[in-house]
Amino acid sequence: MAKNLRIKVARAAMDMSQKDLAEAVGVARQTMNAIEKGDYNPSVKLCIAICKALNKTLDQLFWEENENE
Amino acid sequence: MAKNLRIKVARAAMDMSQKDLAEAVGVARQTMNAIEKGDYNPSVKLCIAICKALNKTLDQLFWEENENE
DNA sequence: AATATATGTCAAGTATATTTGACATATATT
DNA sequence: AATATATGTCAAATATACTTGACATATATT
Repeated sequence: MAKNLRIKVARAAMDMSQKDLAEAVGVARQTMNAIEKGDYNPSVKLCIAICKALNKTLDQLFWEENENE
Repeated sequence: MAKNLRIKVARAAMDMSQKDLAEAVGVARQTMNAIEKGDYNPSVKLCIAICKALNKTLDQLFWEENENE
């Protein structure tokens, strides 16, 4: 899994820390950290919660248009 | 989790059985069955694989616009 | 110097997604 | 009647998402 910079950016736009976002979506702070870092694969349910907290959609935060690497 | 009828429809449009789709995305047939049935929560990675196999995006297959229930 | 916030990371435990194998039903085909 | 495909479901095992607690660093504040 690749690093998810889009979450970090969207979070910055909402002025939320990883801890803030984690609490908003109901997971541990380490879980948000690992997701942004790309350590593992969140469930769709969690992705949807993150999207709603950040006012984005799944495609905007989690769709991969470029895996040309 | 609610029943995901959109996957079933998209699958029908591609003329694929649950088994066909499961093989295309690399999971067991029971896993696809459970996802369509809404029994549990797939990982984003799996969702993305399903989307690509069905020529759809995450928003089209997994975004929930209506949870007014 | 001390305190607080934000982030990164590790290790051990728990919850749950996913697998495998099996059995069941319905429909279509031979 | 027999065979094949598509789907639904169950139970036990395995992989991994996620939690909890802890420690570390960097930056800003008092």
